[in-house]
Amino acid sequence: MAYTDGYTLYTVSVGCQRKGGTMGSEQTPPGGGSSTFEFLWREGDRPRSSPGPRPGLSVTQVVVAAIAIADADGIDAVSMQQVAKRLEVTPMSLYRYVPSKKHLVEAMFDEASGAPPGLDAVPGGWQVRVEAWVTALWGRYQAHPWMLRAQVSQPIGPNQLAWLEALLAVIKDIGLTYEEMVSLALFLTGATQGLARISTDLARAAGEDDLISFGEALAAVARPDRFPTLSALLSAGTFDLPAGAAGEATSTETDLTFGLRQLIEGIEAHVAARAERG
Amino acid sequence: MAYTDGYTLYTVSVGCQRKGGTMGSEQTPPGGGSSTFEFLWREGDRPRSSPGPRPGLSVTQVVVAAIAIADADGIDAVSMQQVAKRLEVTPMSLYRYVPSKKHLVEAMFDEASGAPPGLDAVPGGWQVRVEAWVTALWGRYQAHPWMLRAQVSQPIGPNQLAWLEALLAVIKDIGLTYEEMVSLALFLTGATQGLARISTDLARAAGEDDLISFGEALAAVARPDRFPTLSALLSAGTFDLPAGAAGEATSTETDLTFGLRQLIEGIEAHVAARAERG
DNA sequence: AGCCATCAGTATAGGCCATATACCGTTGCC
DNA sequence: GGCAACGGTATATGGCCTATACTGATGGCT
Repeated sequence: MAYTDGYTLYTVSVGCQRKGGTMGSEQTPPGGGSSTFEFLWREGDRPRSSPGPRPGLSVTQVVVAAIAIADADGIDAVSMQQVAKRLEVTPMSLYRYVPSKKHLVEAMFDEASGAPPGLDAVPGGWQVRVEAWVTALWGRYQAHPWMLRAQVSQPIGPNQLAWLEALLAVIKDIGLTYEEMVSLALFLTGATQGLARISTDLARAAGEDDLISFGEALAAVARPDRFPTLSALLSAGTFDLPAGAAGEATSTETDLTFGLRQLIEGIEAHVAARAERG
Repeated sequence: MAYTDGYTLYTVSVGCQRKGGTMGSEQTPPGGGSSTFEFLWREGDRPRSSPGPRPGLSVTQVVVAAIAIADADGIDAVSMQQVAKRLEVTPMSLYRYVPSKKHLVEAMFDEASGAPPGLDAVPGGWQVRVEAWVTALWGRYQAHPWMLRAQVSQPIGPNQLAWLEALLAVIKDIGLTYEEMVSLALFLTGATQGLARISTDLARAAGEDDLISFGEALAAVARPDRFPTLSALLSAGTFDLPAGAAGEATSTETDLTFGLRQLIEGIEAHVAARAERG
């Protein structure tokens, strides 16, 4: 592996990009120079020493502008035209920085993921750190709900791999096999993401007037003969929200931590039983 | 609640729909007659007794055609034009059956969800049934991977509520509070969905030539100093796939059942401890 | 029997969208 | 100073969703 040493998380990158980039091995992966992978791992500031005018923007600026739009108006509002308008350039000029909109969205996702939390400083055992990791990831999704709707083919960006690494480091020495570590990491990632998605969906429905809330919908159709358990829960007020739209996020977070704690307990029992057997 | 008695899961519906539908209470929910909720719960066959030509299609036919396209070419290939082409009508005629594309997608999701599995016949305790439920849901997502990419605002369709009911019925009497039951149900739904999404993403990457596989990507950038744990796993061959592209789905399913079993074990301990305390 | 409101399907058009292509003008190196 | 590289733009193509206006068929009513 002979990539250049000077790559950076593009969180701090400032320079522009070349068509093929210069990182990576000589034999480019199938798909050629515009693969998402290469784009996400492009090098940061490239010392300019070529003819032509100086670029007026940077990849990061484009990505950040797109994220701002997505934060404000959702992922569907992110179009090349809108991003260009925000940066006060023509739509086509964006293609000097981003190979395609698909690449832009993937870069948005990785950028919005940010750096994982530092878990070494967290006091307590691995259980606490795992929970801290999950909570931090949950926080990212709450800050950028569009991430849960964005079409990202694979988690292979620098930040995403850093998150994975951070979690694996926490559960490295708790008594799991390598395969189990990967299983657990993927499970936690998937569970957090899945539940965050449900959470934001519910919150949006509770917030927007033209959408019916889950409780209302349930009340309209949950007849005891057809949905007995749901009806029982409904009658008991289990779906009544604590306080307005904001309550949705916190209540779903409760669901997440509940499941997480049970999961952790199960893992503890699992590794304890294994240690006992030898 | 005075909805008509004759509503059916539109899986078996055949008739056409009116603008406002006739189900539901008199006071329509906020958003008016074209809310997703009302559309999903529209009644089935409506006995025609009005002037005008007979409809040549049905809502179900439109939804099924759209699903066929999504199954074959992904959710992005589903456009009003493509669906119309498949049904040999003009694009605009679809709007006689479906209020908008958004409604169509929601209907696709519920239709593709299908009826939940019958879990009463499953031998064994609630643990086995929960696992059967999760596996069945997993199977749906594998059969229709586009479901994980579709923009569905809320799980309030007939089939989706039936799935939820089925799960709740299984965990109804195992010793959880109502709140915990909901937490567990949402957690399981979210985890299955989230992991299925990761699974299909990985499988697609492994299958398509223009995408780099996760293992390849990792090998390209996972330097020991920056990603020590990932590097260790990589060296140990943990990311090597068992057999080709199909192996991805099964290996991710292993991740799911691993997490699920730990979760169930934790729940068992949880309710056992509570029963002991009284 | 004949009117007519109703409704299925169509045709057209407007306003978005991503992006291929061709072009202009600027820049730094030789 | 020439020239190749490069940033930014203008234009155009083909796709998308859907509002609007229309045609023609239908069945209940008088």
